[in-house]
This record gives sequence, C-alpha cells and structure tokens, in this order.
Amino acid sequence: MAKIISTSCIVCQNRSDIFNSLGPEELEAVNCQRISVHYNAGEVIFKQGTPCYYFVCITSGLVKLYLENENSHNIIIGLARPVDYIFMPGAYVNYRHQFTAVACEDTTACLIESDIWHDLIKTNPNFANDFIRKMSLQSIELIDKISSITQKQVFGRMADVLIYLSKNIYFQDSFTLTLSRQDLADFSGMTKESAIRAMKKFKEDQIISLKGNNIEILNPFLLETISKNG
Amino acid sequence: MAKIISTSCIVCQNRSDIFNSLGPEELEAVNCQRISVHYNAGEVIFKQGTPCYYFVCITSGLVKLYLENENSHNIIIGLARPVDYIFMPGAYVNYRHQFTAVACEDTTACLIESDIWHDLIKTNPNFANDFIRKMSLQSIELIDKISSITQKQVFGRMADVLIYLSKNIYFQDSFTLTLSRQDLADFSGMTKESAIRAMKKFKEDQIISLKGNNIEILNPFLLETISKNG
DNA sequence: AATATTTATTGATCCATATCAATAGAAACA
DNA sequence: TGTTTCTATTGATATGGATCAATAAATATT
Repeated sequence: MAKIISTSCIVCQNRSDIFNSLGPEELEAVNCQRISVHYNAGEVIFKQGTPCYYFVCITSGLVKLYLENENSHNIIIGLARPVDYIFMPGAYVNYRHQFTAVACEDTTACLIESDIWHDLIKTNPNFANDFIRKMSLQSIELIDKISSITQKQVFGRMADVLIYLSKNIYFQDSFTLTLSRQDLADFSGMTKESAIRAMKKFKEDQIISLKGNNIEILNPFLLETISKNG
Repeated sequence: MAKIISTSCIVCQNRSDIFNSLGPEELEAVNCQRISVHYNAGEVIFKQGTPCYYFVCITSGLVKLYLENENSHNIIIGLARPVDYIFMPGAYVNYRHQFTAVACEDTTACLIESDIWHDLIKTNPNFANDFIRKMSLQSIELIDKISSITQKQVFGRMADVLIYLSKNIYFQDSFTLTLSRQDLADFSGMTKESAIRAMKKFKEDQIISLKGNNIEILNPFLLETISKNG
C-alpha cells in the first residue's frame, strides 16, 4: 500500500461533494494536511475497534464496510465509492471505528484529520448542514438494511442487493462485479451457497444474465417486485 | 390524545439535553412555538412515510420506533424516553418519517418545528455539534442492532434486548416492563413465541426472575456472556 | 359477577436456510 | 506446464426458529 499521489483539492476532479461548500482558504487548509494513499484490492483501510483520527475520502476504487464477528460471518453494512467519503459515527462518540473498511478493488483515498473536519463543522454552517445530510442518508441506508435483512427472505434480499449495486454503485443495469460471491452473501446477510443459489434462480427465470462476474439485469421490474414481496 | 400542558422550556426539568447549548433567547424562541401533547398508551405519534415537520421531544413516558411491513412482522429499531428526542433522519433528506412512533405508556411530548431546528443548527455551532453527536449515537445503535439481529441467535438477541432495557431505559437490574411480549419479539427480531421461550429459558437457568411483567436480572454476567457468544 | 376480548404460554410440526461435503473452475505459483 | 490455492458451484442433510393450534391468564365490557 501507501503509494502517495498528489494534486490539489481545489482542482481535484474526484473531490467528495461534501467539500463543495468550502471556500478556497478552507479547501487549501484541507489540502495542506491531507494524505493521499493507494490501497491494493483486499487491503484493510481501517479495522473495527481501532481509533479513528482520519476521515477517508475515496477518490477511486470501491470499499466494503463490514461488521466483524468472531463466532459468526461478517456482514457488509455499506459500500463506499468515489466521489464519497466513509461515514464515521465513532468520530463524534467514542473515537473508535464501528466497522472494518477493506478495498474491494485497487483504491485511492485521501485521509483528512478529524480535527480539521471538526473545525470546519464548527465554523462553516453549510458544511455542517451537508455533513448532517450525509449522516442522515447513512442512517436511512442502515434502516433500509435492517428492513431488508429482517423482513425479507433470500430472494428479496438478493434482489435488494442487485438493485442497490445497479443504482448506487455501477449506475447501469449491466456491470462487472468486483465483489466476490462471499461479499454478495455478506451484503445480503446469507451464506455464500444461498447467495449463489438465489443468483442461479434469477438467471434461470431470465431476470438477470450471469456469466462469471458479468451481470445484467434483464427484468428490473420483476426484480423490483421480488424486492417488494420479500 | 392532545391534552395540552405547559411550562417554559427555560425552567423545564424534562428538557432534552440537546437544548443545553442554547442561550435564553434561543430557548425562548423554541418555547414560543412548541406544542405540548399528551398521548395515551398505544396511540400513534407519527406514521412511517408521512411528512415530518416536527421534532418530537419526549418529556414523559416511553415510545417505540418501528419499521412497518405489509407482508412481515414489525421490527422495533429503537425506543425513546425522557429526556430525549426522536431522531428523524428524513428531516434532512426526503422530509418523510422512516419509521412509525407509538406510545408504549402514557406519554407527553413537545413538538418543535423543524424550521426552528434547522435555524438553530445553522446559527449555533454547539447545538449543531450536539446534534451531530446524537445522530452518530443513533447510527451506532442501528449498527449494533444489525450486528445483534444478523450475527446472533434467539438467546443472544434476547440477552441484548434485556441488557439494553436495563442499561438504557430503566437504569436498573429490576424493572416492570411496559412493553408487551410482542414488542420484545419485534425488538429482538423474532416471533412472540420465540421471545417467550427465550425468556422462559433464562428464568429456568436463574439468569432472570420473571413474574408477569416484573423482570429482574439476577446474573448480569451470564447474560453478558450469552450476548457475546450469540 | 359473568362474558367477551386480548395477550401470554406451551406443545407439535414444518420449512427456509445453514451446514456439510464433494467437485469444478479460476488464479497464482513453482 | 503441472501443482497448489483460492473461489465458485452443486447436492445432501441438519436445524433453528417460524408457523400452527390449543389453552390459560389477564384485561375489558356488559
């Protein structure tokens, strides 16, 4: 890891939207102390339980955020993509990471000290407002995840995951997965075997086409129906 | 419902902690337009999917927050008590309630217009900071709920619920439940029958004493172990 | 107090999904 | 190019917890 790249935040094309409310001096202050890092696929960005000193802004790649458990399987509670940063509820509570972040693809990120972040929130109401909006969105995603996992069976849950991937990660009905089957399982709260069987059923029913990691949603309407009916 | 009571926010003993960072004028502004309401046990405070115009600050009683689902059972994602307010992630996103709030006991609450709330966040950085901290805590609770429900079996989940009730709601090892068995089930993501059987097992194993709605945690250490081991 | 209604409890059965096991395919490596 | 290693797939079996059904207890109603 740790191949440092650099441009300025002010001209950065992959800058997180959260920084749009900052003025040039504020952006420069962020730029001055930011650390740009490259992670290879599979590398840990941070571990659940460790102290959190930095906000992680993803500039390229894909990151999975998951809850670890000694006895049981992991559960992916979210994915982070450019142009976004990883939400960090511990930054305002116990200064610990609530989950582990791992790069699914080769990923570049900028680390921003949480002190600066806190200062910006105190001094720039628009930044604070945007930050609250992002936290709210994250809360809603968590609520949606609870709803999906507790109120739906395997097909409904897998439908939710495929819809989420196409709408929020790949922005297309057709995409090449960089998540493993195990990841899909962890994301939909089931075992790898169940995930594979659910996908196989969708393929048989012509709802998706599936060749290795190439997925195309052929019948989004039916997938939506399966999601709704659980 | 709607038995209006009144005192001033400035002298209120049941004022939510979130208002501690407000000055007298700000408190007075809140006081001027607040609406105090009484809800009987069982009454709906707001429904999932409806617009959210008010923050609800609980001054007495107990409120359950749950996700509704036509096909499936409800799932309680949290409880709200005095001195607290109900978090409302929709207030910054789609202006809709993400869940339903129902009074479990006779409950009084003050409704505060979200406009005023938004103004305070923009103008008072300490208020914004406290608000972000509260949202962060809520996110962590949601993450804990996901962890509990997906990574533990019935006994672990029920242990989590009992620990939560004693530590965060009743503040004692011994308490009289105002939640029904169905509520306990909805809170731990299982059926009423499974909830009753789990409690029965804990009673047989002398981990709790259970007479109707009177619960005492006799062996908190063992309960904690069950929670950890799932 | 007697009756109706809701909530709680217990037992029997069933089913969705996990677990286990075996194989196949893909990627890494020597 | 064969060997190892990891990931994916498929089938067989096991099981945790849901569902169904039948009281019992508590609460509300007349």
